[in-house]
Amino acid sequence: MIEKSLKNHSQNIVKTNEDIKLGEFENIAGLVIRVAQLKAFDSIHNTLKKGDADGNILKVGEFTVLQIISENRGIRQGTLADYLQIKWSNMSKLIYSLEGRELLTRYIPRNNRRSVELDITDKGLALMNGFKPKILEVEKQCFSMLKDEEYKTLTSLLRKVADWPEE
Amino acid sequence: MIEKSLKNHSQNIVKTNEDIKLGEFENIAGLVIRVAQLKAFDSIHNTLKKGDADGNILKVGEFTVLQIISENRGIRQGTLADYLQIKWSNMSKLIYSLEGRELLTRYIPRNNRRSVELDITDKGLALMNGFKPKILEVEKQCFSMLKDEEYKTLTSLLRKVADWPEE
DNA sequence: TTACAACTGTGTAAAAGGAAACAATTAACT
DNA sequence: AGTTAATTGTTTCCTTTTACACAGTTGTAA
Repeated sequence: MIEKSLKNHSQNIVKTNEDIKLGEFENIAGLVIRVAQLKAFDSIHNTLKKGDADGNILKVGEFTVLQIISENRGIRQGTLADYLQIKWSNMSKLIYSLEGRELLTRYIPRNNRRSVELDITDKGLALMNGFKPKILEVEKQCFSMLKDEEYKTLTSLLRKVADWPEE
Repeated sequence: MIEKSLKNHSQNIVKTNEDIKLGEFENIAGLVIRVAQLKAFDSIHNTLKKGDADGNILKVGEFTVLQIISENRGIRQGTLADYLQIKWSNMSKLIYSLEGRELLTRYIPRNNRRSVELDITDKGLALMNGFKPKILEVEKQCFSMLKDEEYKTLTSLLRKVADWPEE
């Protein structure tokens, strides 16, 4: 009785997609990019929502923000929002929550007191790093149907669409 | 005075993305696919929310559903939900709304009265077709930074991720 | 027949997201 | 200096989306 019944969850059963016609949208990236993204994020979301060993929880957006801050100490809030295509108003709320949990700090620099510079705390770093291997693992699974070369190509093309310069 | 001030909307101004480090996530598709999708859908969303000449409105999901039904007359509700990675419960509400606006019909076949087969109405077809050229136009713009060949490659790879068989 | 699985619907609460007004600071211009 | 404009982030309100638990109906198979 440990295993929960899958009753009423037939939608979760993996089945091969039927032959569905898309007409003029057969080769339209705008549609398929949405579905591909939902599919990938569903796995990542499921992984994150379980929390870590201590029951701490990080949402996908929160993990992402912390990860980027850890690589870009002092990044401005608005810059981060623009980069991730998040509205400033929503980024404010996200940052407020993370600050309240002492996962990051906000610093207002003297040379521009309108802006807010973000830095991750040790606590935030530890939490984020705890999830990192799991995320990387799930990521691998999500795109396991692609060959290494295809995966690299996909990432590269998506970076262009997202307007993220190649390193 | 006709032109509205852009004050407080600096986040809408297109600017080149700064050099942001992603660390181990530099080449991780899971992150960039999200941002790329948001970027593309923002344009599509802006186009659709203006409505057509008569002020009729179609949301992105609604357009998509109508478009696919038009190409797959009689498709089942659950099949459509699975294909688009939408929960059945939410698809119910979406379909309910479209039915109320007489854009599609629900038909319960005699041989399986649990299922619901969908068909688009003339009204739905007309509305959807009215938006179609706009969508295709915006789509073109969204991915205009890609060469034709790159675009085809991207679509093909995304179809694999979404588990949509190639035609 | 009985039990279980498949398919869809409902209702509700939570989360996410957008719009717009607002405030504070800085830059730009006359 | 004084006015205006642009930048940066916050707050509030509202809509949309999503998840989840549950119910109802029909099909299937023991």
